[in-house]
Amino acid sequence: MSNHKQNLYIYNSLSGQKEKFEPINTGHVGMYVCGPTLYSEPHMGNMRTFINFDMIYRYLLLHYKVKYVRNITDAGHITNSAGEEVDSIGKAARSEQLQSLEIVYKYNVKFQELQRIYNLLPPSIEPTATAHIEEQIEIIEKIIENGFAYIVNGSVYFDVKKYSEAFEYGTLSGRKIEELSEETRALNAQEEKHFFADFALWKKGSPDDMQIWRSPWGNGNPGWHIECTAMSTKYLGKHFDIHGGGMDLKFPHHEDEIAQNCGSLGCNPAKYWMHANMLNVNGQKMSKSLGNFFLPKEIVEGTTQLFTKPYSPNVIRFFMMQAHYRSNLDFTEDALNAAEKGFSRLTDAFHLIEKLKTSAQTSFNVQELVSSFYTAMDDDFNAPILIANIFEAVKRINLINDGNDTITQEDLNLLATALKTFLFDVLALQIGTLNNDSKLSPVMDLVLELRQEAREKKDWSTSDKIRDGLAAAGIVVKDGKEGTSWS
RNA sequence: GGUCUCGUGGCCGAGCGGUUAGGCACCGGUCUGCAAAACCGUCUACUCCGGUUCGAAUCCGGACGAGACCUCCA
Repeated sequence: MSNHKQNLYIYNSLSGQKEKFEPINTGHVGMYVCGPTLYSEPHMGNMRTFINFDMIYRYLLLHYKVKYVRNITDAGHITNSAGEEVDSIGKAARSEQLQSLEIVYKYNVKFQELQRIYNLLPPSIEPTATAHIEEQIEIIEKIIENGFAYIVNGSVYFDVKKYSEAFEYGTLSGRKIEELSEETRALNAQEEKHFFADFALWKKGSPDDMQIWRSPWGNGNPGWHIECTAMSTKYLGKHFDIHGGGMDLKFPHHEDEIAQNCGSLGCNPAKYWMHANMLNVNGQKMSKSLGNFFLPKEIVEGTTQLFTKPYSPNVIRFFMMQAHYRSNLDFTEDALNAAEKGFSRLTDAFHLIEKLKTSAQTSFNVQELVSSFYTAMDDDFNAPILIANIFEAVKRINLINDGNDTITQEDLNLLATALKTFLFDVLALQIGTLNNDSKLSPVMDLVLELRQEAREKKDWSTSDKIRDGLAAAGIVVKDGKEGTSWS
């Protein structure tokens, strides 16, 4: 852990302000983030949220012992646009002609693979909804006991009106129940509800349900929101430090989680609520319903129509980190290309570090530069500022290399360590070694030697032929002061 | 219709009352057989109209424009 003095401020969605971060238990942080629903392969927008919380997790890890819980939704009924309760996983299972469990397994394998590709740290625990039916039932029972839920025909609904007599509903999303539009309701299954804003805690099973569980109210399925309450309580307690998720989960999901937690355990589950912003493509939120999404694997493999070439996961991650987690980010080819070049400049400078000559004195303030990395991140995880400051270090490294700045061995160590910490441990960028394609390397050495011989004989047509031929094969020849390299 | 967020230079994107954000591109230079690459330097913007202030991209009001949520989505 870092000995940097922690002075972290976090934007709390609950208050709409940056607040000083003070963990409930000194030195420890409990964080819960809403994970994916495994009815399809996570798209790039999903990944942005997980990547952002991975960055947040990683920075917290520098200073605290962190328990990071991210659930996997493999069951649960949600309410669709027609006001019907729908089992999204069951629906996917039917359309793919698989069992629910097969669907969940299939997409979980893909999700785990994506986490590897994008270098996400595994959470401390990744609990699934289906493994916590008991706990969900217990929470529902408590809510009923407290008088905030009612049973209708084998289903259980949360009673928002009763609840708002004791607690305030809508504190997170800033919504007031009177203001919630009523027009779309009073349809189909809605008839069972006393009030349009009520939501299902338990839904009575139907004969075509693929997954079904026993409960005190008969066989059925849990509602969508209750799993998070059950699992966060089980692993982090009834009140923990950080609850995160995508902006779009704020309402109704997180709002209802708060209601469930208050309704059963008497308190808001989290001290700090954090919401990551959406990913835009062509100015619009990337989402399944709009069909303008691409898969995290497609962009890495270059198989999406939206982009003309593939981008490495590092470049994608670097690109994402250049925008603040609470801002929208528009994916465009130009922006991605700019990020790719910037990342390569960063990489080049990083490789220069070990070749740098040290001096008796340092010509700039290394301590200040290093602490600027922490200051940036302490301000609500401002990764774009961190990167800007890292580029200040890049410039210094290049200036030292050119002999226009000097650095002592001690300061160089300090800078190198800090860069490694932030580049590798926080931003999770993987910077490999140069020209590490061992098979190609000897071949390239030979080719470049031949070209060098031609150049010495001033046989420009041969040397240019080699250079152009390599360029056509996607290999760039770089003539530098200390010889020729390639990439 | 309701709630909310946002409008920054060619592009992406920070900042949120006074100081150069940063990256990419452009331009100039160093290097080079010529290029490319690399490095250095330069470029100085905040939708519009009012107001507050010694001072506003930053605060307040209005207009226009964009987006999110209100129904599943990270």
